[in-house]
Amino acid sequence: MAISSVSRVLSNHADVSEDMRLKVEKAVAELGYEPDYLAQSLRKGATQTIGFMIRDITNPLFSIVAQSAEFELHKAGYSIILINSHGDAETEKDYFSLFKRRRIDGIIASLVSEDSSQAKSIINNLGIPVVLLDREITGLKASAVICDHASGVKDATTDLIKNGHKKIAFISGMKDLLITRNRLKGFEDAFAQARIKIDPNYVRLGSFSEEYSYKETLDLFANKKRPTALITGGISASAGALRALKELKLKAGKDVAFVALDEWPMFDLLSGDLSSVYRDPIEIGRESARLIINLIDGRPTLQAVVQTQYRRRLSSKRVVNG
Amino acid sequence: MAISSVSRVLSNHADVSEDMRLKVEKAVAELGYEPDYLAQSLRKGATQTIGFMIRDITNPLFSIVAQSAEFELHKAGYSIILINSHGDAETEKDYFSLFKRRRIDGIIASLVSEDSSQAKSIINNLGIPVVLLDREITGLKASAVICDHASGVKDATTDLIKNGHKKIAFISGMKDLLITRNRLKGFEDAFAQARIKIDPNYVRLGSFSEEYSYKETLDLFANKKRPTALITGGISASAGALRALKELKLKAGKDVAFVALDEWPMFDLLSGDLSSVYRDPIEIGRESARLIINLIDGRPTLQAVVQTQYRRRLSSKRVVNG
DNA sequence: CCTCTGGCTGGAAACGATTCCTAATTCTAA
DNA sequence: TTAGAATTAGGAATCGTTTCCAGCCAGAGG
Repeated sequence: MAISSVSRVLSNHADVSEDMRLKVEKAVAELGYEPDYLAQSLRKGATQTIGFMIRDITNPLFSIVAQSAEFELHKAGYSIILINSHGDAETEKDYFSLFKRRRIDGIIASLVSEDSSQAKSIINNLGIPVVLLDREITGLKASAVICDHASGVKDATTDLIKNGHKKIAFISGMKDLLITRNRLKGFEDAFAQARIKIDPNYVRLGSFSEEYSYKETLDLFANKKRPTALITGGISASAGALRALKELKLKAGKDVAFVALDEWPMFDLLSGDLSSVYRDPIEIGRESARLIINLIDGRPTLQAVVQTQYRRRLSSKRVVNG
Repeated sequence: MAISSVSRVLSNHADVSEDMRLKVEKAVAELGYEPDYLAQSLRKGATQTIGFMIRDITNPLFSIVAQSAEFELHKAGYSIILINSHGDAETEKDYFSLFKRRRIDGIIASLVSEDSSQAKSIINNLGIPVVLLDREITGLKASAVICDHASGVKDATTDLIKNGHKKIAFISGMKDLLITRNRLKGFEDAFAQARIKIDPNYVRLGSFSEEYSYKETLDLFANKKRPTALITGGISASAGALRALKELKLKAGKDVAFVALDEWPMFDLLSGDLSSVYRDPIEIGRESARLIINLIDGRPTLQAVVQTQYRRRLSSKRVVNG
């Protein structure tokens, strides 16, 4: 019984006699033999491993995305290597080359920035299939899962306007990210449709961090022309704004209308019955898994769109006096 | 220039002349050569990879633990493979053998159950170093990070008693887990010290799930002898209880005293200024990384203890009338 | 009875590194 | 000058698998 015969039996190769199959299967069962992944990978050139790179697994949305992707990829025989870029472009770069050295079969990544030409050239020279989460980079051979933020934000903003709000503040991350541009587009579309001009002072696009949102919220309400409604983009930003409001003794959904973009666990337990623009993280994970498997199998790059949904609750209903 | 010389230069072997070193370094720089991890692993017998297995990366506490462990392990040259057991013992078993086939160097795991003899024999026959999170299994050659739940829970319970509470309900997971036994111990110690008997009807130890806690809370308050205080073990359990209270139109921290065991992001934004027993997930991650590296380096098994801390806030202060 | 075909099997090369061993070169000392 | 030691380079084995290739044996057909 040669090693090669064992290999043929275990990989269901055609050229194996029934005799040999039984003999090998018996021996395998007795010895509890299992082929070594490492040696298989080296020989086959595929590691059955996917790199999953995000800023921060601590973000509840992304932890669900990661779990969902892991679940789907496991079914297809892949394991995932998890890596946090901590929002740092240098770290991100190092991790890409780590992935390459580890001969990862594919990468699912939420990039730190979109307009970095460095990131672009790294990915293009990587020779590994890549799926981007909520990012759009022109001239990049990569698939992407894109969320239709514009539509949900437009619905939310329109509803706020309908409820009498004109002074609506909008806090989100940097404008060089698709997600921010898409959200802003929904915001602007709603205003355009209502034929109202946006006061640029109410639009604060600087960072997704909690600190940024916290400070901007304090600043907005230190002003004479206080907004009557607040839209915050992302979980950290929402947290920062809610903390600031709490400090100002203003109740979100009572003293100020409020819409959070993205929900998080126990969102419904917060006081004020908060409205949100929701997207399903499980779907995002599932789609990213599907896209990366597609690429590994040699099929062309694709974009998958995940819908967002405005969830209207009490916090957007309040009508302003002034 | 032979392959072996290149290898010697890159691994800083002693028997290399200055000439050769320069020659190789030049060539390496020109070609951008980086040794293949896969081939290195096969030859060296070490993959520089750690398996991280938990029920659910979606649990905010564990996502922080995972991030912290990843951060520390990366500094030591390890990558982590993340896996969710979904609380299922069969899945857990399969994943252990997956880890073995992948020749993982070490495993950090939060096991589904402690008294499964199956899990014990699997781990003992694995031949891979293991660090357990908050689990204690006798006769197992594994290190562990143990949290001192008893001390924090005792402080919390004592404080509740001091504030006049006697009818304190306690909801947590199954008793076959160390974490539950430790918490219960703190609870019982406090009562013993105050010379009060515990009404067993108030102690509900069945599952960490949100549903369980939700139902038990409803049941506790359907009863005539309603508890005046509630201690809930774990994030899901706390969520379930808070949902039930909300449904009953009872305010945690106002109508019922409340202490959550473990905090989660935006805990402070919930209404009621909730008390908690806190443990630092970053420390848990750091310690688990340290212990697994210790084991891989051949040092003996260890137990690391992480302290818990009672954080007294308004929700435990309310004094009962009846 | 011989040859050709086709199914199976075992040996060997390959994947890309590390590491041991041998041999060549240089250097030291007698 | 030459033997012996020290230094260092290259070849080969190895890790555990897959896969190619050559060859064996049996059965079929002439």
